Amino acid sequence: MSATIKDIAKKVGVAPSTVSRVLANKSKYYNLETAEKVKRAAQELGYKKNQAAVELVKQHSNVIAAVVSSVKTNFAGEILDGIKDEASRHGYDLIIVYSNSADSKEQERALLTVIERPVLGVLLLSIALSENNLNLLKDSEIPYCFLSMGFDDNRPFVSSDDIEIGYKATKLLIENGHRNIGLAGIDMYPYTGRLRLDGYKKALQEIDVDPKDSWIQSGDYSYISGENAMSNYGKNTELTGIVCVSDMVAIGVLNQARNFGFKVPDDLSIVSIDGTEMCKIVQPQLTSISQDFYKMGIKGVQQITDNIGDKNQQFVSIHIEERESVKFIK
Amino acid sequence: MSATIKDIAKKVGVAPSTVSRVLANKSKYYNLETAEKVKRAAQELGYKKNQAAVELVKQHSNVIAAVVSSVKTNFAGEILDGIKDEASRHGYDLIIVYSNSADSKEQERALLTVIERPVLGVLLLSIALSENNLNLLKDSEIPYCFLSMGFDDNRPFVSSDDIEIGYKATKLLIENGHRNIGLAGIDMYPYTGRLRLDGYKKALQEIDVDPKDSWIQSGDYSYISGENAMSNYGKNTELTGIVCVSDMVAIGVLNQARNFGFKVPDDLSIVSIDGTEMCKIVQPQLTSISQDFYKMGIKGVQQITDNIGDKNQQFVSIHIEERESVKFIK
DNA sequence: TTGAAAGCGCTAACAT
DNA sequence: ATGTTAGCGCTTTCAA
Repeated sequence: MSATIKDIAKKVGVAPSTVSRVLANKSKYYNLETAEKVKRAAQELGYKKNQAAVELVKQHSNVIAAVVSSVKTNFAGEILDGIKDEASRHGYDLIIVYSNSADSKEQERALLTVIERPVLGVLLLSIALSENNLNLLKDSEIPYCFLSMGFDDNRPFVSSDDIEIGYKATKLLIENGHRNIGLAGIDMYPYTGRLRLDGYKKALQEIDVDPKDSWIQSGDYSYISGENAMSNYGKNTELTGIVCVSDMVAIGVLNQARNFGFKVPDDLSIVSIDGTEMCKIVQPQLTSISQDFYKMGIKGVQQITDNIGDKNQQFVSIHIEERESVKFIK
Repeated sequence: MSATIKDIAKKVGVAPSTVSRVLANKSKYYNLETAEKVKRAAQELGYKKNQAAVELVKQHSNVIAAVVSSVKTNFAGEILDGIKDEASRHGYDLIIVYSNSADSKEQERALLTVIERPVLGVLLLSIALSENNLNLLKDSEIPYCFLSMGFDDNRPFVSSDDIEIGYKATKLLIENGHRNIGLAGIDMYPYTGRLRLDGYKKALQEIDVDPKDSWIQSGDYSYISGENAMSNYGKNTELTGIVCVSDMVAIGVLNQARNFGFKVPDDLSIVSIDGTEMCKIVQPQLTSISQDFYKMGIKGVQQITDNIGDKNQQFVSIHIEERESVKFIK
């Protein structure tokens, strides 16, 4: 075992409490000479704080926990960057646990590995928590916040306004002359999906078009969902534009469209939702409704940290990035 | 504060140690009736283990720590999946910390947040540790292992054989009739890059071609490195095939080549290194030398876990995946 | 400015 | 099968 505070105390000839004060930098409470000696001794002995001991006595730590889903969400990185930056600005550490959204047992393990320690708070990155696991989290009395996911109950979250996303994406196509517009990859269970669908319908309603059922293809935000959606539309589709619920879905649609012999955007326009780097590495580059994932991370740590109290359901703004996948028609 | 073992003990009317035994499932050492009562009480009180206390007394935990670099390595997910699966097979938990490879101060924070707790071991996912931080890790006496990165000293690692990667990638092009072959995106500092370069040169040497300096374009495994490399080759390049050191580099090369008016693979062949999903979502799909990242994760936890002792530098096998970006010429 | 002492929640001998 | 006790490494009163 490595050196403890006692070893240092013995070596220097002071009490453990003095060492503790020095190492915790409680200046005013020690003089510089002893401090020097203590620090040197710590150095020499290769002292390393035992956080388990610290947390046990303090009953809290300065670590923030992030729970991410193991499904390949390519925006998780941006959120994490935001969390990390804001956390380190306040001197908090960040630990991440990895959970398969689908498996509630695995989800519980992930959750427990963080809430069994006195973490400052937990941030959930587009994780659909099971009923039980949500209760587990609530009962722990640790502050938490969902990121990139909204809810209709009173759970704290920071996300984009998904109605607005659906609306703006569709509207963008409409403004470019499109009327037969599909919605690809939406998943109906989470609130997010339903909201985007609402936005989509609202925009279409404004120009008096009533979307056929076949225009709305469900999926799970994955590449393959995109391919499937486009396959279902078929090579003779009446659609001239498609709203895709994620960048990966958009790429799936793009490739399958290409397999059908479509040229994008000449034969078919695509607008993607998310706006990650992926949009820029495909050809044509994808026009997108971009979310500010980085800021979600920042606001997330503020929320579990500041105890702002009431304003615990926040939206971050979205913006349109016009690239090359939308064409003006007619 | 939430309920402790003592609260349960009091409620049930037994000693704390009994509660501990029941909750730790040390069967044989308690009878079923008390066990029942204890468990029910724990349930009712919403008891949650305090891991800080457990770790303090046990001086070890069952958590494995993974350090990942915040640069967008798209294969980290696959390694993590391997780690997670193997870890949970043994009942270990996994926590991940996020570190910017470039900033040694940030790297230290990340490292400290895990080695200040009694973790089982730490896995470093393509992290170039600074001298100091490596010593920090060594001094902690916690088992560690580098993943997806080899070294010429005695550090434990599991990675692919990078000479073989460079060699096979180049050889594949040679077998398809190419002689003027570039190497794009290599970074010379880490051992990995030099090794791949060696493999590349070796393959070329076998057919008596001496690569010009301009054929070898350095970079940092990123998309932009790929674009730059191709820009430097120019639209009148003599190259007919290019080995790219990562999928992202390959995509950068692909897009820039397309900007020059090249058709891939008709005018230019590309072989990528890594073989992540990225290879399949671009058109044409990229032929790759694929690494078995998932297995690296598995072997990594075995290594820090088994104390296999000697065999602490392991390779996992690579394989060629022929897709659509290489054309037979002449 | 420093020391002594208590205690955080838990486990692991050792008794019984 | 269960209780008693000591102690993990640290922080924090309280006294000096």
